[in-house]
Amino acid sequence: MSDGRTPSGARQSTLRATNLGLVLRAVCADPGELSRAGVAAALGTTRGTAARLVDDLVAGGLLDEVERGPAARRGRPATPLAPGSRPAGLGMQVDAGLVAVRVLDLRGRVLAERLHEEDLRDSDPAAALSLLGGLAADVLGALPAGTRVVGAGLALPGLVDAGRGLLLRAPNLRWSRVCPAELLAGALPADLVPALGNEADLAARSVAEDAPGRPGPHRDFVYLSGQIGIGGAAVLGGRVMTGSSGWAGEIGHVCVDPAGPACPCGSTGCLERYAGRLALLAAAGVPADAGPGELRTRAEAGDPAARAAVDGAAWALGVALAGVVNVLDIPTVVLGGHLAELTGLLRPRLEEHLARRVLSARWRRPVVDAGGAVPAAGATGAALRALDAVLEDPVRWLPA
Amino acid sequence: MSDGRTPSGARQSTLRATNLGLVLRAVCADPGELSRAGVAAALGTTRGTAARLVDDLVAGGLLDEVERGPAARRGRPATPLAPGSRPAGLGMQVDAGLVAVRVLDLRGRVLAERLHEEDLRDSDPAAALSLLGGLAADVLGALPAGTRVVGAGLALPGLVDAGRGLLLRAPNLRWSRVCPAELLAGALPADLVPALGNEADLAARSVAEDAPGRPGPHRDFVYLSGQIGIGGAAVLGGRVMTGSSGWAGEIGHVCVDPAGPACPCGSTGCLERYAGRLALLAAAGVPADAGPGELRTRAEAGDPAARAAVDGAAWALGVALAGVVNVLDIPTVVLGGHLAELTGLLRPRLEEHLARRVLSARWRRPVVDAGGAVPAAGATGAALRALDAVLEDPVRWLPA
DNA sequence: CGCTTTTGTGCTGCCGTAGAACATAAACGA
DNA sequence: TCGTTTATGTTCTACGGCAGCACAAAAGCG
Repeated sequence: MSDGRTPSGARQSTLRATNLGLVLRAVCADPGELSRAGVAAALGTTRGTAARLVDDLVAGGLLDEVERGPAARRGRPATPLAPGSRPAGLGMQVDAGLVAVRVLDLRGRVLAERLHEEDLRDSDPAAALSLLGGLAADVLGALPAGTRVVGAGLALPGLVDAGRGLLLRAPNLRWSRVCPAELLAGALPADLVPALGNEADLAARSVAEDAPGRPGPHRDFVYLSGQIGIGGAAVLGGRVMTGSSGWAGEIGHVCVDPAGPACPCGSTGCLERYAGRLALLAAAGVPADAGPGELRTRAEAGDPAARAAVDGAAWALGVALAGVVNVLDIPTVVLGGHLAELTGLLRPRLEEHLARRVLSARWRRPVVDAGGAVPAAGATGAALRALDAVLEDPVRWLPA
Repeated sequence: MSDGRTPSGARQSTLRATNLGLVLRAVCADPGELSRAGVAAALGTTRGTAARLVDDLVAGGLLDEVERGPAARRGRPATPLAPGSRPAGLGMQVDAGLVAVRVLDLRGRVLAERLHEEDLRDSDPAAALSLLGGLAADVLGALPAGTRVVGAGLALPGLVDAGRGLLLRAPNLRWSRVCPAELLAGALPADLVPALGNEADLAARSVAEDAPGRPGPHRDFVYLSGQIGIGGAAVLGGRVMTGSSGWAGEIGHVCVDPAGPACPCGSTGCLERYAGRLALLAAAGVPADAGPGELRTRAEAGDPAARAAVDGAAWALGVALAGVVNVLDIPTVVLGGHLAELTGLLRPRLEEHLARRVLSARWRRPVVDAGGAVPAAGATGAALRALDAVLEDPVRWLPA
């Protein structure tokens, strides 16, 4: 989504808004580590100015003064600051095998969550979203008193039109043109309309940020979300690249072999046909309901079919990811979903393929890493994105 | 290049710098169309404030007051503003068949240029850069009096380390680890150290912007630069995506068919082997020195070999670009270099392939377009990038 | 010729940050 | 024990920048 807004002139209030945002971000990046003086040092302002900004944010509940530990240094002890504990974001996710709701606060702590596993392939959207709405209502009721939910997000495994609030198409759910906000109406407060997002984009975001404004282990990486299909996202400088309509990251349908098997998407030889969960398990001769854990066990035990399936997937991933890295120059790959569990097995071959096929590998060797093992990463990402509203415009959340 | 700079607090002077930049950009985007009052309207400030900002920029030579045409409307006639005519950027390019130098001013006008065609494959870097230096000295000497060259850029067909000023490798020139600044020393003034950039990135930039700050025909597009190999770049919101090391856009080495022919890069079935200039001409049976014009003539005349070669290239481009569009969600492709000339022939098949292989094609059909026919587009892009310094920090160029 | 309309230019007031002086709260050392 | 040192937090004044308003200037219109 390229922002085509007309730039507006900066005024005094813009200055203040900018600095409030910088202070908030600085504290979020290092919770509990910065005092008013520390903020002043981080921003290069005087202590007087920093103190005034901090005071406003504390008064509005966006920052908290926390208890200080034993004084270590000499002078007057500092008052440590942390992100406020009242603002919270509601993250939701519907996937082929899972419905999840999770609430995060500004410090990235999980205030409440509900996960529900169920096979939703070929399901009725109304029923699934009604289930989700029930979980969400439960979770909202269980929040600590004083919590202020600033926004909501919903992660969906398909093409989303965020502007109009439509899920255009989710192949694995077999849903088309669904409007979740309508089907959720009643379960959520009227002012809490969930922003839709792609599951892989949001899961990638939960890797890029440990908590709102706090950078995760990687800043630049290509994320692969192995659910039933293969979703993906590219993250550069901590920002998920969404493309011009928000449909970026469809790595699962990059062509690995034009002479390969047909894909329901209309193309041939898509990566998903080689490394998707179902394709992978089928190739290994593992029953579909056994899961990647069983595949891993067999491969580590030396089962030839399992090893061949893993090698085939590594090859296909190598071809597709080499293309992505050649185009994007982001030589770090993070594997999520079912692929995360197989990282150890996939890595050697995959890194070898990448080293051979990536033009710049000689100067910077591509690296493959496993993502975290959080169950519904999309829900976490959706909650993080809801909390963006606070970091991007703190003034909106301060009392007039 | 992800910018990891620590954000610094905003002060009053930041406000002014921001607004000076906005005024300058507004005028650059609509040269000759805005007056002081128009600027005020565009930025949403008062006329008083806008006038003060404009006065400073005019005094510093970054804006000019131009003659007004016949008064059409009622009230007091406005004083039209245009980007200053004194600041200029020096753009240079070395390619396998060409050395070019071009100077652009803030309005995007060519103040002077020198092009020199010569086969530089397998050439000596020192000799080629000495040639370039000679042309650059000529051009700088031919500039109108009062011109102020604010920066220089050099477009190179290979992997560049812009930070250290090194060309790491240019396959078609067969150059490795070349430091152009050293080899150019003496030809340019000591304070004019050229910033290195990839040829395709800079050529793409010349498509994205007609003049500094003036958006071109497309804001979001994938650019393909057909020289001897195939370079590429992705542009989103008018900004060229450079990746984490500046090596993004190597579309020529995306794998089209893993079982395809070996490529000197170490991979197999690279796009370049199908749609690169040499591969294309060879497949069509056209002599290498005849060029794509001859190929086009033959294909339009119905020559079967020529048509087959074009169709093969369209197929390969379709496979590679579908992957790129799936990953980036930028469904506009602009063809440059030798491919630009063949756009009419390639488009039908290519768009067909893209429609079939791009997942979101149903909601937004990918489109193929021809880039402009400017000879050394990389040099233009390099000059535009040199002029960025002015748009990004106008204060630096104003008298204290 | 006077009225209307739009542009450009002064002036004052408000706001936010810089800078410096001062108050505060701890550890350190004799 | 008590002054010294050191760092934090607060308060006050000064300065720079924009908003808002009034006014001058330069055209067209009736």
